[in-house]
Amino acid sequence: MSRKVTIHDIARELNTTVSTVSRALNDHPAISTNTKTLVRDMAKKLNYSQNRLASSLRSGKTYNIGILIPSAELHFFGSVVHGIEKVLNENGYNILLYQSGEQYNQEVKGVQTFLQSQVDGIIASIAFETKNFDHFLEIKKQNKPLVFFDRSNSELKVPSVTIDDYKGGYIATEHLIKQGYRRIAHISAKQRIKIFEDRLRGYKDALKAYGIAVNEDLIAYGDVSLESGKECTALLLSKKPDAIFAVEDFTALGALQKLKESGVDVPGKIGIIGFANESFSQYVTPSLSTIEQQTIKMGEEAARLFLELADKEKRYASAPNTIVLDPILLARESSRRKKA
Amino acid sequence: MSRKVTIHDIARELNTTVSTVSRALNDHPAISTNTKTLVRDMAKKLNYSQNRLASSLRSGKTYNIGILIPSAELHFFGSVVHGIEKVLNENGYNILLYQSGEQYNQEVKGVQTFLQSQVDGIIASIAFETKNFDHFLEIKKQNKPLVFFDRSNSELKVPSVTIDDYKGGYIATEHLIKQGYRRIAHISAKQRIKIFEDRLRGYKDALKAYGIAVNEDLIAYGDVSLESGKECTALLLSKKPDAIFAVEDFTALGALQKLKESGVDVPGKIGIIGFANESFSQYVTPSLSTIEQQTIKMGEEAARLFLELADKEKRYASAPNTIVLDPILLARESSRRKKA
DNA sequence: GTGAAAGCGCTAACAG
DNA sequence: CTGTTAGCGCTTTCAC
Repeated sequence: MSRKVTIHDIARELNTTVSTVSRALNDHPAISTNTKTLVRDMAKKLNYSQNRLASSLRSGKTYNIGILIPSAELHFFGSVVHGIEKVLNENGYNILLYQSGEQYNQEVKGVQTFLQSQVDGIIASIAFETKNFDHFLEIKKQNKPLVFFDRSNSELKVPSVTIDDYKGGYIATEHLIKQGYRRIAHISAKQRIKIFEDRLRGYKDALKAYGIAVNEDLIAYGDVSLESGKECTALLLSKKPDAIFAVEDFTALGALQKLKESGVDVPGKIGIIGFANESFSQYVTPSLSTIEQQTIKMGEEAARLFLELADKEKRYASAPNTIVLDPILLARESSRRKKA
Repeated sequence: MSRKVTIHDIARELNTTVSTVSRALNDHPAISTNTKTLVRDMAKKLNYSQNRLASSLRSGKTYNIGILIPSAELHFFGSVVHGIEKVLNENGYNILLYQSGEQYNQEVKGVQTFLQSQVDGIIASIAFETKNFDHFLEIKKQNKPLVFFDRSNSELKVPSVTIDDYKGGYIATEHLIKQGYRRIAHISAKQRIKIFEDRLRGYKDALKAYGIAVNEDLIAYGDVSLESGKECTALLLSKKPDAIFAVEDFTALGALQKLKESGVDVPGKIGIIGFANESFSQYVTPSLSTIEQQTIKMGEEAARLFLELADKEKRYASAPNTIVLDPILLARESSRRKKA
């Protein structure tokens, strides 16, 4: 194996010094165009490739940024990562990826690894399990850009991009009301997670706003899964709901399947709406009404927040910039009531 | 901002030298247990965090490996990345992620970035657009581990993990035959991509194996999308097929929707099977029979191939280790013919 | 078992 | 416009 070619080699060939070569390669203004072309041609000729480790070690900038997600297996996160990478890449940054698997310990390890790798910033979505936030505070302490997406924590005063889950719950419920449904049930989540609680609040407030009393009997608490959707629906059936707003699409799908098994007409007898617009939602029968979360946009906005933060000197001095994306109602067949 | 604490700080506090500290931190055998605890305690006390750039620059190992995929937006790749990251992370490696967006130029840029970042290896899935493979050869030339998954190129003689698309096409078709279907159509892809061609070959061979003549009229060429599935199905309908094997699930879904619109009973009149087991496939009505590709396992195997390669001295001397995963038939409702 | 010293490949004052 | 010099923070011979 031939030794790696460095700027020293280029300098030697050209009878100049490494500083000139370095500057030429970095398009420094104080270098003559002639020297630049000379250096670049020689670099190409020698098949030179910069060692970013050395460059970063010296300059203090890596142009790497860490992305911490619960799991790449979930389409939601893959989609957000896609959006982030696209924007960041256009701005010369590269991505280090770490999965927490929803585990606190893994999340901490991820942050430490990123910090040791001297990333220029971190974009993260907090694991369900996480109750202690010292690892995130450490990032702030090092004055490195930190941005949260989807799962944030307002006490940390960190920029974030989330969607308005409250509004999502509200418009989902409102849509059902406008379709003429009145006994609207909600399948929520047992876990005390902010996004689920917000959707629940939105549900309740929409009912109130339209003069419908909130009936706790019509609220079931599942564990965010298709199976749980089926079980909760079975329980709810005795309460005679005429519509179900499920906390997310898998739960909604479970509800849909249970109703079909029970011979209940959807949306004629009971309407259904979910949340998240999973990839299957538009393809099931009847197609599932749901709330779109704008995942790619979320990623793009998170990346922009990062870039903004990276430019600022006093990063965490003022109140953090928090972007709240609007949820979008996708009214499909499962909640479209036939004209009475 | 307080200056970063380095091993010099630890050495000074302990009245020793950086070499001792470095060795202690790296659990070098020639350091007394006593010194090790002393050093570690001090490191903790000073809130020391290793600078991996410096370590890597000196040692020549980064423990970073580059993953190059077409797009994180596609669930297939997110899932494979999940499998890769899990295994690699357990072995002390971290992941740099790059998306080619199916574009040759981006792919080349990704490889260059990885190389500049001095990654310890690269795991990649080739972009559709790529016809020139010099960037991959450069990785081999630098004697760095390179592993392909799903989309490989046998001429490059690089270890890979793929699934047996030929066999997938074969068992899908065989399944339809065993269900009693005889005029089995196939919706293939216009693009001359190996995986699609393999599925087509499998289809043809299965027919022949069961004494059914291949009828080119029953083969349509679409562009791998739901819409295309609908169009091709509309065309095929005049040829009176009694079953359709679609090149992948979106196409199969298009076929399914078209048939439902046309009032054709599935699977009674026409059976359908797809390929890929997309997340929606089990949830559509009727549930879609398909071929499972074992995505997470693919990622795990790719990671293992990498680890294996990383251990070898003469990496590309012998024939590359190519793992071919078995496709798994998922016989669901869309191809289950009622007993005649 | 520990220390001294060199240097990985690059950037960035400071000079000139 | 170009050269000299001094490191970035760490690992790793080679001594002792």
